[in-house]
Amino acid sequence: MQPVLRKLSLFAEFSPEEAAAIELAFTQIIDVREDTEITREDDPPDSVHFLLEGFICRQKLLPDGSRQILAFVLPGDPCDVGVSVLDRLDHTLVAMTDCRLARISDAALQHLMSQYPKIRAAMQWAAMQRDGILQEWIVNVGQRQAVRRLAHLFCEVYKLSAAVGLTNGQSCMLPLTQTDLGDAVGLSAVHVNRTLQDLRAKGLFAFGDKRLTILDLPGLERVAEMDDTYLHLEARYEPERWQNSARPT
Amino acid sequence: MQPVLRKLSLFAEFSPEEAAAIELAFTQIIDVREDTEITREDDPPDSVHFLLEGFICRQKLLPDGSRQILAFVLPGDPCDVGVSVLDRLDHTLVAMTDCRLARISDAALQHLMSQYPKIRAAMQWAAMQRDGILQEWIVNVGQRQAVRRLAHLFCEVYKLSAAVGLTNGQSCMLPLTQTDLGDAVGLSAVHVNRTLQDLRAKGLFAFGDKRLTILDLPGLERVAEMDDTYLHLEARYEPERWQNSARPT
DNA sequence: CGAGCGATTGATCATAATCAAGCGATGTGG
DNA sequence: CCACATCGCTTGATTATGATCAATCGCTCG
Repeated sequence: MQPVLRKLSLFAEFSPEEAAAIELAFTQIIDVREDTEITREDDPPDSVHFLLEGFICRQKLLPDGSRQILAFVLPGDPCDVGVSVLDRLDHTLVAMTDCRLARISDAALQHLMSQYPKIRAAMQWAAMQRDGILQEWIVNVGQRQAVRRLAHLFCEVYKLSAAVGLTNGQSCMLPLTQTDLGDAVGLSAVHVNRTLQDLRAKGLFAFGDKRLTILDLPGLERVAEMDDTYLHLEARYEPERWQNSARPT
Repeated sequence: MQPVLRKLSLFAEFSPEEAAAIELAFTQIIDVREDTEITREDDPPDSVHFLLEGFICRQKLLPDGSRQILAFVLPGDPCDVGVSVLDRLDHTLVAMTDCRLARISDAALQHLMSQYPKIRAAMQWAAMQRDGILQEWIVNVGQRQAVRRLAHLFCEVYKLSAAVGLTNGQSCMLPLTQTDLGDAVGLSAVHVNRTLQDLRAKGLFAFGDKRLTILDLPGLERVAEMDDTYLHLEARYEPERWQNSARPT
C-alpha cells in the first residue's frame, strides 16, 4: 500500500474511491540522496512533500554550530504541510538515507481535502499527532534524565514504525549516529555513548547497522516511563463530527 | 478590536464582512478563574476555545511530579484547535490569571474557514506559528544554557505580545512565578533565581508584579541569540496562492 | 595504504540540581 | 488585632549529571 495511505488509514478506513484519490494525488515522485538538505528554495513554494521511503530529520542549526534535531519524518508522513503560508522556512530537512518523496501542489491537496472530509480529518489527525510529538520532545529534553530520554525516543520511534507496518520482526529503521541521537535528545555524543551502554547492559534493545531492535518492549517502556497517549494511535474517525462540518451549529 | 481578529490581522487584512464574521463567530463567552485547569471534559468535545483575556499555560505532568510547560497562550490565540479529531487530550491547560475564553463549535469554525479562504489561511498561519514556537522551545531547552534560555523566552513573549498590541510601553503580561519559569525552560527554581539575578545585573529587563519590562531589547536579543524568523511575524496573505485553492493544479 | 568517520574510553571540568534554611509579604482564623 | 501558616524569593553548601578534552580503535573507502 502507498505509504501515505497506510499512515492515514491508521485514523480512518477509506473507501476504494478515497484510497484511489489519495494514490492519484501522490504520483509526482522526487528522489533525494542521503545527506542532502531538502530545501524548498529550488522548488515551487506552493507545494508540499510527503515521504514515501527513507528517513528524514527536521533540524535547526545554532550560531555556535550546535544542532538540534526537531523531529523524525517516517514514510507516510508529510514533510512540510502548511508552510505555503509562510514567508520563510525556519528549519531544515535533511535526508538521513536515500529518500523518495511525493510532491503535491498545495491547491491539489486543498482540493483533495475539500472533496473528502474524511481525508481532511485524517490530515488534521496527522498534524495533531505531530504536535503531540513535538510537545513530548519538549518534555523529554526538558525533564528527563539521559537514560530515560534515550529510552523514550526509542519507544516512540519503534511504536510509530510499528503502527504503519515498517518493522521487520522487532526491529525498525533508525539510521542515526550516536552524534545524531545526541542532537535529538540534547546530550553530547560522549554521554549518549555511555548511556547506550547502560541501556544495552539491561538487554532492552540493540542498536546498530542503522536499525533499532527491541528486545524487551515492556521493560523499555518502564525505563522510559512511556505513556503513548500523545501518539494518538487509537484515535478514529467519527463521521458524526465531520460529515456536517461545512454547516454551522 | 476583538483579540482573535487582532491576532489574525497580523497575517491578513480583512474586509469589513470578514471581520464581522470573525466577531460574530466568537460570541459565546466563558469565564475561568485563576489556577483553574481548563479541561474539556465538562464541555462538548466538538468545540474549540480561543483566549480573549488572560494568560494560559499548556502543560504536562510527569509521574514523578515534575511539570513541563509546553506553551503560553496569549489573548487571541486558539487554545485547542484540532483536538476534536483526538480520542483523548495529552496535555492540560491551566489559567494563570482569570481568563475570558470564547467557545466556538468545530462545525462553525469549519464553516467560517470554508466561507472565507483568507480566514482559513490565517488560521493555518497561526498553527504554523505555534509549531514554530514549539520547535524553538525544543531548541531552547535542548541546546541553550540557562542565561540564554531565559533571555530567549523573554524575547519571545515580549515580541508576541507587542505584535498584537498587548504591551504597555515596554512591558507585557507575564504572570509566572520563578518556579513556573523553571518549568517552562527546564531549569530548577533555584537556578532560575540565580540566573535572573545575572540577567538583571545587566539591566536588560525587569521582571516582577506579573509583568515583564524590557529595558534594552537589542541587548536582550543579543544575549538570547534571538532569531525571530520562527515567529513568522512578517508573513502575509498572498491571495494568488489561495484564491484558487479549491481547484487542483 | 592512508584518510576519515563513528564508536569508545579515561580524565577533568562546569553547569545546574538538590538540600536546607531564612526572609518578607500576604492572608486567615482565633 | 495578633499569631500563624503559606507562598514566593533568596542565599549558602554540597552533590551530580552531563559536557568537554583528548586519545585510541576499528572499519570502510578511495
